[in-house]
Formats: sequence, C-alpha cells, structure tokens
Amino acid sequence: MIYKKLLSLHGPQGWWPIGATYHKKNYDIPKTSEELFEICVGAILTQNTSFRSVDLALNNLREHNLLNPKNLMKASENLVKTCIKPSGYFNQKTKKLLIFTNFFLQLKNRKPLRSELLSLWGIGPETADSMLLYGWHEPIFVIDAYTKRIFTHLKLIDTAFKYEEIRKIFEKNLPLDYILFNEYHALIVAHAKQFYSKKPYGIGCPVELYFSKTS
DNA sequence: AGCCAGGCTACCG
DNA sequence: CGGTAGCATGGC
Repeated sequence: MIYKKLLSLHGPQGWWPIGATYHKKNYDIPKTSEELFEICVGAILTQNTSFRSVDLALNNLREHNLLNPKNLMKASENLVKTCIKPSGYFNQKTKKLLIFTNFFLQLKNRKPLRSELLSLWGIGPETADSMLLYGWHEPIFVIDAYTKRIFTHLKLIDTAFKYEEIRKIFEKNLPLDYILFNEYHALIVAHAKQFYSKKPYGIGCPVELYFSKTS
C-alpha cells in the first residue's frame, strides 16, 4: 500500500499548520472557531502558492488581529492586501477572502455543504475539500496537482482523469477515515516536494523503485 | 535568470 | 466540452 510506504519514508506530517507550526499526530485541530477560520484563510492563500509564503501572510494578518472573521470584515481592503501581499495574487485573494469570510459568518458554526463552498467565487474543488477535511474533519480526499503528478507518473491513474474522478477513486479504495485522508494528502505533498518538483519527475522516487521491484 | 509554488476564473475555439 | 492566459510574490 502506497500510504504505508510514504508514511515510512516521510513520517507523520501533522497537517494543517496552526500558528505557523505543525502539530504532528495531533488530529484534534482546529480547537476553536478562530483556528478553523485560520485554516480556511490558509486554504485560500495557498492557491498555487507555497505555504512558506502563506505563513508570511498569515503572520501579518495575525499581527493586525485579522485572523478573526469579524475583524477581517471590518478591516480596510488596502490593509488586507498589504498583509497578504507575500502570498501573491493579493488583489484576487483579498476579494476571495472577503467573500468567503462573509459566508463563514453567516454559517454561525454550522458545517458548510461542499456545494455551498463551491458556489463561492474563488473557491474551487481543492480549496473546498481542504477546508472540509482539515477544518471540518470530513473524510474527503483532497486532490491537488501533486497527487495527479505522482499517480499518473506511477501509471495508477490516467492523465485525462478529472478532479472528481480521481477523488472518487481514492475514496472508493480507502476507508473513509479523516485521519487517514489528512495524513495521506500531506504525505503526497511531502513526497512530491522531494521527488516530483522538477522535470523529469520521479527521479529517485523510492515508491517507483518499490513498484518496479515488486511487479 | 528563470522556473516553480499545497488553484481558480474568464474566455477562447 | 477541453485548453490556456492572467493573476503576483517569494524561494531557490
């Protein structure tokens, strides 16, 4: 099983980071509504952006006490833009944050439907699923560019498969376990950063070697 | 110096 | 439908 191979290679990852630190083997996160909000903000800011840059933006928001939905709605747009500038696309992401935050406040602590998140401008499938998995502990498998890259490279999925198809494949072949999905996605990202960041992809990938030896 | 990053929208044919 | 330009900054 690829999951166990990745786990033995990289160890537990402890996603999602809160307060810029990871909490390995602690799956009881978020603990508060503000931590939940921080995860959602991070999910938006990390769109096509490394989390290292997102950390800079989150710290700026934290310094201005804006990792709080009500405060964020009251803040000036220019201040928000300045805070999140390090994470890139700051004009678009400011708009996305404000639209999402307005929705978040309307929830009043209710868990959102996936379809509700997807209906918001700026929230696509990966962002919605990251929020539902890491924020609300829903057993949804998050698919990202790395997942497609690794599993197409290993010839386990077809390059033409779309987001929903790939997600269903994972969810059909795994127990619907929030903790498993949490670690698995994080492990995929850790593995891809090491072996699938630049072309040609997969050089030295131990999972690939593992497959060629056993098949 | 140039490519890549934990995507999404708008617009094209 | 599928394909792609644009979005913007920081790290390496």
